[in-house]
Amino acid sequence: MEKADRMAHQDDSISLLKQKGLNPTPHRVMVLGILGNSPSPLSPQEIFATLQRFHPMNRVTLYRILEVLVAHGLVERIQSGDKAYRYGLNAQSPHAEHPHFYCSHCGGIQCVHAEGIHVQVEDIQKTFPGLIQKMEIRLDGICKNCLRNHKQKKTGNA
Amino acid sequence: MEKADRMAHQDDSISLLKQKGLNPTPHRVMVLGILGNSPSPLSPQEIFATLQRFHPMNRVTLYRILEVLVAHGLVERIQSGDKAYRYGLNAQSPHAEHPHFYCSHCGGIQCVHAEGIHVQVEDIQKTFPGLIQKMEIRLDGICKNCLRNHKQKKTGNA
DNA sequence: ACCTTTATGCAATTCAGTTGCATTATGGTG
DNA sequence: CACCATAATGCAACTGAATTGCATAAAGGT
Ligand SMILES: [Mn+2]
Ligand SMILES: [Mn+2]
Ligand SMILES: [Zn+2]
Ligand SMILES: [Zn+2]
Repeated sequence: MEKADRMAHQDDSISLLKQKGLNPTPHRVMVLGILGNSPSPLSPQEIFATLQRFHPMNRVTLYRILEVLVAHGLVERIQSGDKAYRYGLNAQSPHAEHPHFYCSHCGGIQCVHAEGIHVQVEDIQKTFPGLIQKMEIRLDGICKNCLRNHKQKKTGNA
Repeated sequence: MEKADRMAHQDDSISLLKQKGLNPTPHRVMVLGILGNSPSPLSPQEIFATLQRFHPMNRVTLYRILEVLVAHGLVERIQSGDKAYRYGLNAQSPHAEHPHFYCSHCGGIQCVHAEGIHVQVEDIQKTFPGLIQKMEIRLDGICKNCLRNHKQKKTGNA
């Protein structure tokens, strides 16, 4: 991401934060900007690495910012196939939920927008005695890139 | 679980292990027995606590046993809403997959067998460029018990 | 300016899980 | 049985992600 692009999105992040009554500190704006600019959810590590390039920040501060963003519904935290959470901009509209694909080879995450998934949480709620607040669907496997690399190795290509 | 009950299921565990060509060691039999006797997936901590009562075992050994059971398809490892995995007997029949409910208050896990969920992984696979090997659906919320306890507190009951 | 609240930094800690290596069982062979 | 190879277990140390406690700095209101 170029600096100009980041600047272009900066105002969006600021107004998002203000909407939620959150102080739009430079750190928060940066984190929100990085998430808003990514096509797929990111791990704290990935966010931290990006930050280091142009806006160094303490590790703990990042965790705390993510925490507050999630608490205020700006950011969604999902679980991947490994031990690190992934964070992405929250799709505002309810029911815009979608599955995420986790590549067990490279650890990458991808959003999956597909037909073939119809989950009526309301129907489940009718018979389930607890209170359902959220749903997560995760697909595990090998991503396109890793599949290709694997094939290359087999056929002896460098 | 009473000792007699455990004995009753011991043979099942042994034959399961043998079917997979695994040495039915006492430790493995115990772990498989505990999982087979639980209505819902358990965390390594929970399994370990149960083990301690009548069959002490090193922590690492438990992890390694779970690993080998998962690798051979006897046990399923799922992710919960927290940072510990949960392990349960694998439902042999394909497509017997079902969602799991995670209570964010007590950390308990429940299997959810419900209509209202129709996920055609095959359909997704048609358009998704990677290889999909597994799917996990998790519902997060507050379980029946925690809801009740919460209400009791509000109404001032001891 | 003064004080209170909020945000950030830093060090230490927790927690689940993993790794390396020593030790103990198990199993097969002659 | 003695011998050796392999598999299983135990123990200690380590890792990686996240959290906690407390100190410092910034922001905001009066
Ligand atoms: Mn997504
Ligand atoms: Mn289940
Ligand atoms: Zn991959
Ligand atoms: Zn609960």
